[in-house]
Amino acid sequence: MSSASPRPAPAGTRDRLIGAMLNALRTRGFHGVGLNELLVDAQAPKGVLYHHFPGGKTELALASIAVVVDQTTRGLDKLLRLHADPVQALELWMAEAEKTLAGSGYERGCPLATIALESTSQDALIRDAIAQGFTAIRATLARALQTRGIEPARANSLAALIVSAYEGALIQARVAGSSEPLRDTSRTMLEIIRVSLPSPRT
Amino acid sequence: MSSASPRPAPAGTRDRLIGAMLNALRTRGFHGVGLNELLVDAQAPKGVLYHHFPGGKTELALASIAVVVDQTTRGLDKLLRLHADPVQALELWMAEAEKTLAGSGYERGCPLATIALESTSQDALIRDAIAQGFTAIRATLARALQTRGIEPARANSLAALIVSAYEGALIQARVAGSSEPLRDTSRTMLEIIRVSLPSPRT
Amino acid sequence: MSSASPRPAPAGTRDRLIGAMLNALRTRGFHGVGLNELLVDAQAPKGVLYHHFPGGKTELALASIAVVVDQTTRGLDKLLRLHADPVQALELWMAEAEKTLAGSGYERGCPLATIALESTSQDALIRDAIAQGFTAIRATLARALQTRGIEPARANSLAALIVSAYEGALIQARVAGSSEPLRDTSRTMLEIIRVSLPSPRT
Amino acid sequence: MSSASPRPAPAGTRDRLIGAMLNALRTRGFHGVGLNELLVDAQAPKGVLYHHFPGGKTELALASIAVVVDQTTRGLDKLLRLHADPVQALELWMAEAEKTLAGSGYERGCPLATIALESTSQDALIRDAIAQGFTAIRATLARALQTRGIEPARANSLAALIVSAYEGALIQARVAGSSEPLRDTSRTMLEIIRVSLPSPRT
DNA sequence: ACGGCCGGGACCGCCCGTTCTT
DNA sequence: AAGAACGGGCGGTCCCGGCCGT
Repeated sequence: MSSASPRPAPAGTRDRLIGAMLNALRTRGFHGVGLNELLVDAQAPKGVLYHHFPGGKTELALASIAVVVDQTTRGLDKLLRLHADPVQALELWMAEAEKTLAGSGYERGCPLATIALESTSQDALIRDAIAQGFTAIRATLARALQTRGIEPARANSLAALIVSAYEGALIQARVAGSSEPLRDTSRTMLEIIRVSLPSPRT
Repeated sequence: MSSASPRPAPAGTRDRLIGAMLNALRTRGFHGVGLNELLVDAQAPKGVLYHHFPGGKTELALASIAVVVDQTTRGLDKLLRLHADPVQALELWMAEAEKTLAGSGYERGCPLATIALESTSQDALIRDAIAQGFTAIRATLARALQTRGIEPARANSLAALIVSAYEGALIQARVAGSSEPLRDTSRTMLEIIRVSLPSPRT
Repeated sequence: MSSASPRPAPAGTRDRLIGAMLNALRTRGFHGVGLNELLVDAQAPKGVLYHHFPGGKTELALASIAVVVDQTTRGLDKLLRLHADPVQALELWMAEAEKTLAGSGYERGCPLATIALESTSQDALIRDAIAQGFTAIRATLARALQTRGIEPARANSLAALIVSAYEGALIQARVAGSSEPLRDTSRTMLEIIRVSLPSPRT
Repeated sequence: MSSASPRPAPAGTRDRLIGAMLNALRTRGFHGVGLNELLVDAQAPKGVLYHHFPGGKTELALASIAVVVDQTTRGLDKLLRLHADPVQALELWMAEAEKTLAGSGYERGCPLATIALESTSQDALIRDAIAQGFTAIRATLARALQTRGIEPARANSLAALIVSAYEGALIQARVAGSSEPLRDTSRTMLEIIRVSLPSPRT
């Protein structure tokens, strides 16, 4: 699935910086990480950051948000295309998140949620980027649900619930150092979503 | 006790510090706020912080977490006692959160979630405090659901889902600057929870 | 006077910082000196600067300007009081400046001129401080000239010329590494000022 | 020479860089301006600066000093040739400086004075260039005065005074945001110089 | 109990100069 | 000869914590 090693790519410096920022956002948050730390992680000197991201830390965060939103919507799309049953696709999605979280010693959560909670209305650029990101993810989910015969308004509401449960469950599991809250949330939500779906019969 | 003292309210200093920290956690996060800012906000001199909280910023955060967990569980308990229908109680609870969030210009979210996402496994004290806080809130919900005839395991799972949806919805609403994701989440979750409950009267 | 203090340093930290800034302004200019350099020179840690001068480097410069203006006007006043002939007093004043400059290897010029030329209209606080400083010095000179029977308007103009010649001569002497331009300027100016004064009335 | 070349004015790049540096020296000083700023101002890419000026910022400053000294001596020469009365020529010279200063909102002063005050004895190249510049300007003035029958030694001294008054007056006018100190200096100096000159014709 | 002051460390931003590819 | 990327180092600001004096 995911390729070989944790740091295989001699990918461009720019990408390494984004990777380091994403890792930071997942684990410590925007304000909790220093640029020096980031640069050591990305094996990049200081000047190069300012070259690729003239806006500094904030612009790097914006680029990182764009990347993770893209990854998430693509991943969801793929799962939903591969599985006729949307509930099954979502089950796999949540299981994947659990695997990532647990595999990192309950450190790597969702970067969007972290920066969302640290941002202020003054950080307009960041706020907008995250808001659009969540909107895009909800839209991806809603589109898939509509395909299965759910009416648009309800599909949107279900999408909001799914994203909420996903983010909230990650928070609880992270601090608990246990997958239980995440699994409980996932199972219960999907179970009661299933009964509210139109029967998949032809 | 509070007899004749030179300053009008010396006893409130500790509480004002906690209030300022909670406000900070709700809006900018633990690392996003400086101690000086906090002290100005609480109108307290520097020395007094280390008098009340020898552990510094961290200890103040711990005390703040304890306060907010206490407030939350008490609030939930009260609502669940006042309303025979737990779904109705939860509806009011979510509506209250929405009111607080919207009333503050979508700035004041949940302090627990924010510090949870900023903390690392190294911040053991904070992690434990938040983990216990979430556990206490889930327990409060589960207890109430059991009272309504739901079996323990399912009550626990439902509690996890409720907390997840609550936290996740607050995140989305905050960055969207709109109550819609919060209301969508709340309505949809409660709707499908209701059908999964045993009928209140035979 | 000042009682026994825990730190042996005779001058307060604040004063040492101002002294270091003045030395920097005299020799390298505002932008040419780093704060670290300043702090080493003043034997002060970094935090203490921000304590005494919350406005940072700029506020320290402002305080330094105030000090040097005060010193200059006091020095001029004293010389002009001690000598009945104002030209003689000015001669001593210029000689003193030459001595300071030459004694420092032609490094220590006038801090006011340096920061004046480096400041922009955006640095309103600094500009105002220097402008007021020059005005005060001109006023000191003009007052003394009026006392000797020169009419106010001419006294003001002469004061402007004296200050101009003083500053311009220091610049030339500094880069020349020689007192010649300074002495030439001083001698010629005072010579022709003398003939334009009313006869000191034998 | 400037035959068919791909870019419209490739030869002007060097001059634009010098112009940008001169503007910077006039307004903010050598250390107050960044290279990037300069390059944006001159609409030149980074590499071209080190092509034309391998010595970097310092060499660019040296070239700029040479240009401005050349302009100044030529301008003075021209004025002194056009006017039989040297005092009248100097009056026009000072009036021109006033016009430039006032016309720029009291921002554009003399680049020589600015970099002179920022330079240290370590900046030998710059110091020498400025020293030679001032010497050249004084020589231009002294030569003209000798032509009018003033003996060499006195001509040199008067030249030093004129340059001093010019530079010092510009400083005061700049920070005052007013031409008054400049006009006062100019008028008073020329007035008393005139009486000390030999009468042009008996 | 309070608060002025101290102490450096680390923050992010930006610097100037060079190298390497187009 | 144009310019993108690199390379660290220093810029000023502000941090959190604690030590003494009141």
